[in-house]
Amino acid sequence: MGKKKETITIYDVAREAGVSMATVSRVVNGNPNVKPVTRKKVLETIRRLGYRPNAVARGLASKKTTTVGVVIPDISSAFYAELTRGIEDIANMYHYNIILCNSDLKKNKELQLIDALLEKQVDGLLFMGGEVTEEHREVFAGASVPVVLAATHDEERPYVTIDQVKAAKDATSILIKEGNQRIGLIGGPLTDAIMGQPRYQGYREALEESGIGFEEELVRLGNYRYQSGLDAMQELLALPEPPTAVFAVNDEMAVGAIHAVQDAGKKVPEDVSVIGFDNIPLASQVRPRLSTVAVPMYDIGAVAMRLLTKYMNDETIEDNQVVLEYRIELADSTRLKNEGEE
Amino acid sequence: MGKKKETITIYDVAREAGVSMATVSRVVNGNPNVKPVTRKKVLETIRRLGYRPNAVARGLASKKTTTVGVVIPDISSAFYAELTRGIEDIANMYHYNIILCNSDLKKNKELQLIDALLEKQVDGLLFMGGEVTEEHREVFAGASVPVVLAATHDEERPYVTIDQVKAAKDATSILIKEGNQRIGLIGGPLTDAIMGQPRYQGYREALEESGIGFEEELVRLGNYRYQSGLDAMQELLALPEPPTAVFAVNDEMAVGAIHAVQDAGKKVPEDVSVIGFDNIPLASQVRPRLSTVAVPMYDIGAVAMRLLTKYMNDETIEDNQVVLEYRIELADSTRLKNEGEE
DNA sequence: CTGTTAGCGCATTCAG
DNA sequence: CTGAATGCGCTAACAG
Repeated sequence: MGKKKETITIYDVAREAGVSMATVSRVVNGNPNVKPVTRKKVLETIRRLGYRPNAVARGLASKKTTTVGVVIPDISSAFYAELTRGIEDIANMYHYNIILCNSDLKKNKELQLIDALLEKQVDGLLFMGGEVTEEHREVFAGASVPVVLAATHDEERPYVTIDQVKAAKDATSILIKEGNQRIGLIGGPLTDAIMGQPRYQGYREALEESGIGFEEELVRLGNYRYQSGLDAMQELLALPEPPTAVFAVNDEMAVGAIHAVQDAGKKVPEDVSVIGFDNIPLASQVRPRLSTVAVPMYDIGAVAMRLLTKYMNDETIEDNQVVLEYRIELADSTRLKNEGEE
Repeated sequence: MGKKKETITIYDVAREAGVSMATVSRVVNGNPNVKPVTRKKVLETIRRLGYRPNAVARGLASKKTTTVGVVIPDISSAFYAELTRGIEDIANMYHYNIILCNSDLKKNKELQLIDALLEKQVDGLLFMGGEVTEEHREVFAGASVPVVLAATHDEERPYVTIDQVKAAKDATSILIKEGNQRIGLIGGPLTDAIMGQPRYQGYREALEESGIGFEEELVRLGNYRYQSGLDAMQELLALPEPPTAVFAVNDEMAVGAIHAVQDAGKKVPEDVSVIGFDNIPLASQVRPRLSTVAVPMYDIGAVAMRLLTKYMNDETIEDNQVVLEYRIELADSTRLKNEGEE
């Protein structure tokens, strides 16, 4: 494996076919300015020699690599995996490949990855991640290729995302409409400007505007993982006056919360309603099925990638900061059903 | 966004620093044969000019791209997402980037993707997918770079995987040890030579060797998804003499099966034991927690990538066909506990 | 320790 | 419609 066949180049094809490199280049690139007869002849010797164009050489000569860089927090997360699928499908459709990098939300790693991607001369960059800091802005501004943010937001850049605050507010409102007076929050880190902060804010605004009011004691912060949701719920249940409903800012924690309730011998949604966020497959693979904010993960990726292709092809862009719609998906972990649509 | 700064090259740096291109190239590549003083001088003007090496040009000149191609069925599947994370982590550790492509298990798409990846001059290829056909073998053999299979198997190629048949047999044996006489199978397509077929075979062998015997009527085939597992289980429960235990060949279907049992008013594992396969996060995020075959997904990816780096660096390779160990993870969907370890 | 010289394989003017 | 010439930005001998 890995034998070094003598590499056969465009020059070899030209010689064998009795034409010039330029002509071979033309047929390879589908340039119409080639007489059908010679095209056929070239195509035939290409096949005969088993010629395979070298995209690196082409990239150097044409200054286009038909490759885009994708920086993502963690591909093993259901949320980002689905988003990435949307990206890759559209990329593939437009004949781009994606170089995928996991950042684990670490700023320095993000910065370093972006740099490496730019060195590789990607034609564009799709960035998903934590906060866009001043340093990010500098790197983006210094890039000579377009950068689009997905599931992230920064006024200086094109982006595709949803209205996190509003969605969190809507989710909380469902619980309010159910008549709950004590509504808990299982949040993410408030230092997380992308999800943690805005979803917390939406929760808080909903409670304050409803007159129920915000209570610090009903708030627990987790790390978005199942176990942390379970732990948080246990704490909330141990309160002198436990909540009768809980908004968990992502589905994994919400499911953890459901199980904590069940472990305590209580029922969801009869004793405690639970609503999640994201609508990853897990949401519909547990019992009771989880009510949640359905984020169009695939579409965020797909639309972001499509936007990026527009930049790369210098198409005219009508809207470069896209806020996608979400739905509130009411299943069996809340008492309210079939309403409260977006 | 996308302004074209005048690109600054190694030549500019050389001129500004008063040295030759070669020297600049040396410091950029960490070649020790440079006097510290000149190194410092070069480094300084690199910073001053904001020089960024062009990896495409480097790739053309050096015939190395430090990029590997990864062909995967579907990144949005929990199984492959985790596997990919293992790949990317090791790739990153060895300073490689990965170009990720989804094949949806379609042979023609796989072949086409492999070809595109080779055009891009990847230094190696990691292939995950369905069956390795004769056509695959030809393409792999024609590649001038190493190819490693992950979670797939073909005697002609290096690979990293687990023993699917044995694992399926072990899983089934658990159910036999529990004393079940009627043990159902929720399998994958038998045309799937990678998972569907061997897991079916393991199930069958276990039953036949135990003396219980194989019964066609206890077998249902799904498509690895939750709903198909649920449907399959409903059919099994409708049998005149329904099974008291079921082996589902992946976790999603197993969870679907659990819910079908519960929907029928029966309990898991009291009325029906269920064991799954893979051990994706879902397995421990449902109640009862799913007993399952714990496949080291991350490790398969990581080891495969490491093996690939060995090929790419011409390291000596002791073992190029690696069969990783799995565990049987007994949780709450089976009656047997804490035993049956690998 | 440093500079010179050739390409790497291809796209792209510019002629014809 | 086709060919010749040039260079993309860099690495890699080879000298010195």
